[in-house]
Amino acid sequence: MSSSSATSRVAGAKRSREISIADIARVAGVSHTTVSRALRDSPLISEETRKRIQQLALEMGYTPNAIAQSLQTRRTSTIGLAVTSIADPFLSEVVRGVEEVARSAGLSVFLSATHNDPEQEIAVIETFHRRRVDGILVASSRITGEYKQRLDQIRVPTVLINSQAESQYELLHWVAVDDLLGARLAVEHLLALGHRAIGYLGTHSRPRSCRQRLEGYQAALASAGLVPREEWVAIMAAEEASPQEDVLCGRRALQRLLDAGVTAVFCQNDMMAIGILMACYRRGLAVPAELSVVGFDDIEMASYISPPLTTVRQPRIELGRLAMQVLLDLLHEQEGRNHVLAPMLVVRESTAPPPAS
Amino acid sequence: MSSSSATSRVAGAKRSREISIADIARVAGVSHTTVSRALRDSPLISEETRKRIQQLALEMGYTPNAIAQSLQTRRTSTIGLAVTSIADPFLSEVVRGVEEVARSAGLSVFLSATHNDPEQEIAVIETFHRRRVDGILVASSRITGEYKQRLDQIRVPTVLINSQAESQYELLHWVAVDDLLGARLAVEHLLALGHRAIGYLGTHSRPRSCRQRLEGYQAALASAGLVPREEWVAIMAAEEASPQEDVLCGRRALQRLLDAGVTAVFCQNDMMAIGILMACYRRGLAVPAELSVVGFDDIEMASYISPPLTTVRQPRIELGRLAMQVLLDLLHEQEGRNHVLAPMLVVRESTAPPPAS
DNA sequence: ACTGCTAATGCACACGTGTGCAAAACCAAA
DNA sequence: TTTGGTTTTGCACACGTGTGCATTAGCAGT
Repeated sequence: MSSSSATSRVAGAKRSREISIADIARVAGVSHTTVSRALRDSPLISEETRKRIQQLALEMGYTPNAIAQSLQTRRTSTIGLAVTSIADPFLSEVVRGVEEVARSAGLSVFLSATHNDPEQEIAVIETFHRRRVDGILVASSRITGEYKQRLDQIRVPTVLINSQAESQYELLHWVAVDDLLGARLAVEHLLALGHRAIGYLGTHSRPRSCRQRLEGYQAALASAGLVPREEWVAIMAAEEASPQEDVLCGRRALQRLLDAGVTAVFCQNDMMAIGILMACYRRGLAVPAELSVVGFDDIEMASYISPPLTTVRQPRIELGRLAMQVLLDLLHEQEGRNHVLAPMLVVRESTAPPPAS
Repeated sequence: MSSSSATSRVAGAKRSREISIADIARVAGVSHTTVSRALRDSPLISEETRKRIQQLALEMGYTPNAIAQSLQTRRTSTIGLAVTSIADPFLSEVVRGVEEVARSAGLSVFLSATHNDPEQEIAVIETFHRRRVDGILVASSRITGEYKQRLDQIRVPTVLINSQAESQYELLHWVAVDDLLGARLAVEHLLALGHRAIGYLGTHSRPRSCRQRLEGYQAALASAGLVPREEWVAIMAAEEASPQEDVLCGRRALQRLLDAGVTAVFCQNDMMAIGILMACYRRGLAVPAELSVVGFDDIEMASYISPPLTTVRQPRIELGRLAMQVLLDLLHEQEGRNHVLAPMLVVRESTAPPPAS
């Protein structure tokens, strides 16, 4: 990529100090105390001086220093949000929900990526703590029990969203989607269409939802009196939990699943399903005529591709909003409630009865 | 959506004060000054005490208070990033690039959405300023000339990414893709395929890139000795600049463009192109056999849909990285360089020669 | 022991804001 | 005018950290 460039003028004079309440006080001929109170609409200040000071502050272009306020009040009105991947169609909706609620509550959001690496996750949380955020949200956390003790030590209200850690810990709060139910819905849909040889495609990059969805898959088959053959289940090795990686896993897994003789595949997420679809397209396999595919998440893309993907919808924005709401409760010293959200089956065009054969 | 919930134990005892360097000083029997210096590896401190203090800090679980440091040093090591939409496949890649570079430079990122609303954009920037961020990045800014003066007054280094504001302002820095060139590449590709009646589909929600890409479109046609008919150009009314909105615009625009008799459409972005593709699918119009479609941006989705979309690639992550890099330069008192990045044509399967008719 | 020098430490203030408490100003009633 | 009460204001400290400057400790040389 070529890049032309143009030099612009050097940044102006050395940045002069911002004006403070002390400056306003000097001009108004009062103490900084009075200014502070006037700006905060304290009843201790007479109507007249308050008006005068507020007007003056406006004219002088005063912007309160949130840093100084934070130091004094010991509240930063700030939260930290850690996600495994920022450019992820699922997580970015969660982020959106969080930011929406946070902002309307007057909180600013620090965003940081962990790349699905526990060490980076810890580093990010430590940075949040150093900045004295009022609360922390972690999406797809891979936090270990031992670090949870540290989290307990620093005593920052924390809410996990769809945690991927296996160990539970009563001190942490969480919001999650019912993976087991979601998987059952998907598999029961395939069963109802007449499929009997149904495959499951998962990824090690998100171990907990992988396991739970697998259990839901097994439970649904068991309810129908079926026992899944071992080769119907493909769990792919993966690290970074990125969309690209998931698509790749999907593409690579198709052959193995076809060899196992399945007529339908339930995927741990939509991106893996899209990988399957792409691989089908390459080898000229018709979906859903020759193979049915079900995803999980219901990202926007699922309805735009062809065939539009049958999938299990997670309430993505709601997940973010709710997690932030729980955090707000915690910040207001209320007890936190953990939530399990119900997913929902969205039938589109990637599923059909199995081929007659 | 149903939601079951479980009450978890109330948050522990009232949050006790965090330990400070004063606490460490008390335990170590030295002044807080010595502790501060020891932790900062000041040469004024003897090797022995430094080791002792650092060890002690570790044992006591000390985490420096970034707020207090910021107040003292007048640097927060923090930047603000304002985007029109968080859950946007193009912008989320930009955000990713920004966060990546910021984090490796030890800066934390405040993320906020403006919903393509100038007033919200200003509110977000004022909040950033209140928090005394060291710098500000704005993607797809719609900032007006009058507010730029305010930006000048508060003197926070600012870099715009693909600014949508028409008024230039020499004090602001920016990074952008060459819209004109991108449009030319797209249209020249269609011309080379033999198309003569080529439509342009734009949106008012991003006025500047709309205009520039339109100009590129016109220039390319002009070079081929063609003059676009007025009805070949469809500029849709839109407000929020969200992906959903763009898709809708695309779906709604198809009929009009077909009536105008075009054999190919160049779209202002990929989501609009996807809207066109969906509308084609609904009415059974074959792409690219009966209509060629070119997008702009090259979001991930473009390669996953069918037919895979021919489009103009913007270096999305690079745009974010570079903007952050420019901001870093400004923070280090170096002069900022503005950058124009070159886009690149990516030919996939949504374009073909026009039908023989 | 004294001097002079260097290394190590601490005092005191600064950053900008919020607030308890004392002081001042004001006002009404006696 | 004095008293008592209310309203309004300001002093002084706190929040946690960094740093200039003075001070002290340590040490070698005479």
